[in-house]
Amino acid sequence: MAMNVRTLCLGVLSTGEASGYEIKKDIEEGMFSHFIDASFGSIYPALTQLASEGLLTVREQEQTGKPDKKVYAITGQGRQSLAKAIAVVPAKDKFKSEFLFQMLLQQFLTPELMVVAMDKQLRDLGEDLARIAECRSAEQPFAGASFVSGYGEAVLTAAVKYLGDKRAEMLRPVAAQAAE
Amino acid sequence: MAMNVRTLCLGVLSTGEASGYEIKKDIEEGMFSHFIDASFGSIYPALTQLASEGLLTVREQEQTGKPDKKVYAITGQGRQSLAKAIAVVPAKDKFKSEFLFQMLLQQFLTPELMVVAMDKQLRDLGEDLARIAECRSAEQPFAGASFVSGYGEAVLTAAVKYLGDKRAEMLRPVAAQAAE
DNA sequence: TGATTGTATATCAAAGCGATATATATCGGA
DNA sequence: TCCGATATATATCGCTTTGATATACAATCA
Repeated sequence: MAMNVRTLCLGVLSTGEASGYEIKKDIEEGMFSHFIDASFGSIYPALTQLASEGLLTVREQEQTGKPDKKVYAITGQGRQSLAKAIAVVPAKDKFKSEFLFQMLLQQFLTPELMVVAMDKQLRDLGEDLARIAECRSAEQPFAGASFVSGYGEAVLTAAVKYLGDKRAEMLRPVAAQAAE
Repeated sequence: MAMNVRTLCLGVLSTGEASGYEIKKDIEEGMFSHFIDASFGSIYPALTQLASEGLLTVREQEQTGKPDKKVYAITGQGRQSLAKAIAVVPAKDKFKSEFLFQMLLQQFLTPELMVVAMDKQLRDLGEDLARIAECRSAEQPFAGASFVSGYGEAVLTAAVKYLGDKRAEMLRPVAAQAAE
């Protein structure tokens, strides 16, 4: 699939117009945040390019109390392009974890740092779960929102459970030792 | 954490010498495959750079029946550098999924393509689980191998269960309709 | 008044991916 | 026997993307 920032922008704009800044926020806080990333450095050039190709329209909008913004809207051609881009067998998921890298090479770590890393990971997982819950309670314009939320919750909950158990396991002998 | 290809190469080489080609295979098939990626295009330059900085040593090795190879080994300075690089609070996990992108935008997809995508995803998850099982049965030089394997299994198993259930849910009405 | 935060766009060096090129050797099939 | 496929091995390069930085305006708060 041509799953690049271009396709991502078309996907976000498929439910309504938005500026580059708003698209970034959507990707960070909304449904897309659970399985995708994109920075301003790729979003702004993508929007300019898509507009020049007729897949988007631009409209300069003045605002009071805020800087002006460029509002982008998807065109019929843009919808076609989006449909074509996602109508393929998806590529394999990509997962990158510094946390697991650390855990694998724990021989280079102090026990204290391991606990710090595990706590950080548990916090991150908790925040992700909270974000999904928030998305669930908000109105969702996407047909597959419930499916994606459920998938994320299943995976994150399993990770939290595993990590929580391991953390307790790791700290139990320490507590017993301290109680002597 | 300076978790780039440089650090990754140092990590792989921390348990023994290897060539660039072997490092790639390690990353693809071994423990690291569950949470990291790296291509030749980044590995070879990284190794050259690390060797020029004294973090690795190189040795040209002739082989019969195979092309010659450059065998890299970590130095004391390299070990120090690795320890320093991982002794920080890890960055947040990154997860990228074309599959979930498709599922979210299912309004642009045919039901047939959705089933194809789900089957592909289930196959991918199954392959990942099989790879972990393989790593488990092999001798592991890393202290945290069992922890990482367990984490991966917990997460992947949860994903398989969720997806399997959803797939059945989706196909049940179709089967009932066909039986009429 | 100055610092911080939020909204908004833009640019750029550095990192990394994915594809391609090159070379050697084995092995199975036509 | 020759051809194609596969495996081992290194290297390079265009393209995408990240992450940092710059710029600018308004609000808010100390």
